[in-house]
Amino acid sequence: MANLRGGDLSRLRQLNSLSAIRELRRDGPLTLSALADRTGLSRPSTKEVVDELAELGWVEEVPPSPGTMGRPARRYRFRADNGFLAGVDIGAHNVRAALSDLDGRVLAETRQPVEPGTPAEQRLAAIERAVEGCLAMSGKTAADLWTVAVGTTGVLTPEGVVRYSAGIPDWSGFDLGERMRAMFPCEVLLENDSRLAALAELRRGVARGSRDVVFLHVARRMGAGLIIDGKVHRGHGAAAGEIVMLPEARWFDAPEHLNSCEVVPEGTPAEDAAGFTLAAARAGDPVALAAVHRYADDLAVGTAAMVLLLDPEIVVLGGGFSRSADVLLTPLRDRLARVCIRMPEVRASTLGGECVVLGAIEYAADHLDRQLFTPDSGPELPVPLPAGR
Amino acid sequence: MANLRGGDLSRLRQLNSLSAIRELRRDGPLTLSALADRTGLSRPSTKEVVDELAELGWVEEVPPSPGTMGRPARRYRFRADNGFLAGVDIGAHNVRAALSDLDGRVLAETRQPVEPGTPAEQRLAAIERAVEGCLAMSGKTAADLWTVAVGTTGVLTPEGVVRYSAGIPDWSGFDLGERMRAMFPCEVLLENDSRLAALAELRRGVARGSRDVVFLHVARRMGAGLIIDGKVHRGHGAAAGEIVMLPEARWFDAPEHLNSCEVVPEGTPAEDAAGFTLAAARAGDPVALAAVHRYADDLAVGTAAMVLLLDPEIVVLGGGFSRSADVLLTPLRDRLARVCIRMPEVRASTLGGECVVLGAIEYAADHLDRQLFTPDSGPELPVPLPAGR
DNA sequence: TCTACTTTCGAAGGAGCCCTTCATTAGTAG
DNA sequence: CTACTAATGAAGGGCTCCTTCGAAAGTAGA
Repeated sequence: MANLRGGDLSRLRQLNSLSAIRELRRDGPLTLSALADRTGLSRPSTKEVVDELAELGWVEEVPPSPGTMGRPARRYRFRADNGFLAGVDIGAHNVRAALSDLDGRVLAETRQPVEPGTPAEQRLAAIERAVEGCLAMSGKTAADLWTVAVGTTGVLTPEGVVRYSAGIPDWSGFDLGERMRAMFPCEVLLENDSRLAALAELRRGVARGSRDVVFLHVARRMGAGLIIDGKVHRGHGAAAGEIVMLPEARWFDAPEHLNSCEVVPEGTPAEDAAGFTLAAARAGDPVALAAVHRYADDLAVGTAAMVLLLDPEIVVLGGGFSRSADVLLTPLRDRLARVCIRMPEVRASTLGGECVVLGAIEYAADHLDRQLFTPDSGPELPVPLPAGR
Repeated sequence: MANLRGGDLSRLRQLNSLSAIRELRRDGPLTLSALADRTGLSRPSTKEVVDELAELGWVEEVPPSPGTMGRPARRYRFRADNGFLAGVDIGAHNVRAALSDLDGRVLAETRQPVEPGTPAEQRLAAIERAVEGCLAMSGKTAADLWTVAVGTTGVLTPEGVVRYSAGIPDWSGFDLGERMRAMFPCEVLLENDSRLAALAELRRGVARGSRDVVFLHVARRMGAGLIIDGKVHRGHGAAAGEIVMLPEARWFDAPEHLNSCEVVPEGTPAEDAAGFTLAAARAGDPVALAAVHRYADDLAVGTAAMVLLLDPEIVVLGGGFSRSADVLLTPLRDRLARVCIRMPEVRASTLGGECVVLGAIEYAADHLDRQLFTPDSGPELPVPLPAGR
């Protein structure tokens, strides 16, 4: 509503140009006629728009597709390789990065192992290595980056300072935003990792096509990310989704049921304990099953709070434990069905460990979209192409 | 983003016409020059747009304002009296209605007392009387209505069937949507009452200017309404906000602390009991204060779940008990501060009993806005004026 | 190889919308 | 009554889009 303004004729041209860009981005190379159909413009006008976009570098002609009737149509594509996006996932045990083109097609991925106790400065170095690795693998440089989106465990302030992090001890109070902006010569976006994972599920995972999604990050630490009305919900202080902090929601201590189960062998490292319990439950061990059910009981309380409040279409079970979704989903569904007014779909994530990185890429791509398609802010269409080209 | 499309020149005119309508609606009568400034158009173009709108009946010339320098400027206003909106609040004890013009200015309000046990058919008759009363008071007829927005206690399906209602026994399963559409010869919108109250607070109450709002309906029955990103959040099945159904959130039985306090005189009707406790607490009675604190304890649990999940700017305390906000706000704030990561503002509603009706009016006005300002749906600008005129 | 058919291309002519400019008009101030 | 102010209304011009048409560049079939 607010982005609806009239203006002079150049504005109409701008709208039509953006319309053309959007269609070309969405559906790959298109002929002029196809593009004219989609934009609603006449063919001659479409031609003019495309010529202008080609001159600006946004669009490029590709060879006509052979084997069609009639005179071969010229085809055009969006130059998604004009710039590149990076996604970063700062976890307690891994730092991951991915590089994509402007359409979000992933070109490279890297992983740098770290420890929860790794000092912040070394963690920063790992971030830089992870991104540099992606750039090197793809033959790009930092100058080719348009946007870097960073996801991290913990709660951030809107400005990008780590407000609180249970998973990384010396992360709290760290001004991640400042350091990331110093590290990359382009725009930097910061978000909570669960929210980015939720976005990844919305765009590339099991939540595709939904408007309202609850994403459960189910692992040694619990978290949640919300998609509301198709958008990541941050909250006014960027602290949304932290139901784990409410004792009555029974999330904080829930993983203990799995960690302290007696099927876990003596001397198992803390991070592996839950895996034993889940594996034993899958094999039918009654003690392990009981622990898993106690876990599901607690998981369901906080989840039910979210479902009752938001009435989402789908609840996505993600995070490390989602590999054991087969033993978790049924008890979780049972318990939710008891209290929920309208039972949502409950499904396990299929994206795996790259979830957050993919979400970061999507987040960066969204940012570009917003810049392009929000008329009253961001770059006007004759946008100066970044230095890299 | 989706409502951003180019098109031919008439589309530009449409955008500029809508822009003019919006400015005229927002800021009352405007001169041509003032309107040109706001829309960004030149004066001659603005004139043409306004002439067209005047011909269609959307806009009307008013006498120039005297006492200005220079040649007097012609002034125009949006004809908000082209059509009318009605808001209805179906409660357990009252049916309220209000009538407003297209700008949401309230012209008349009525109230019809009912009982929780009033049969559905009689409740419907009360609704009709309430609306007819408003129309009669304003000298209008049902044909003048463009939109009726109805708020009711209970959970609705997206189609308008009452899914569940704790406050009105025979309301469950009732096809309210069908009956309302049969009653009024115009568009009918249905919503939950707490959500409409939240909208009223957002537009006319203490939550003005916020993007994310949690509205607490605090009365003999508890409810909640959420505003997310400036919009009423319904959820996929129109069942959002029903945290009261979760036992762990401790909302369902919370009012019992106030009802069963020993300061309540014997034989007090159930609906008045809590009032005694709250009054006694305000007077300093220690027993009543203890009951109020137990109540606040429970209220805070469900509220904290909402605040942690959504991180709103403001929590609005509304509903019948909000008259006693002076004894409730402080304990509620204290308890929230203990668990919340970022403490929101917590304030009492100031709108009183008309809250839901006003929210319904706003909801109907929003609907009109959406129709007008969403280019790809709703009436194109040369909209046929309704039969009434 | 040639012809018929299909589809696109490119140019020309025309209409709609907006802009700027400027002389004119209708008030107020002194 | 005159000077000043600000809006009015008409004229002329530019940009963007549309429709229409003959020409062009392929495929399919004889």
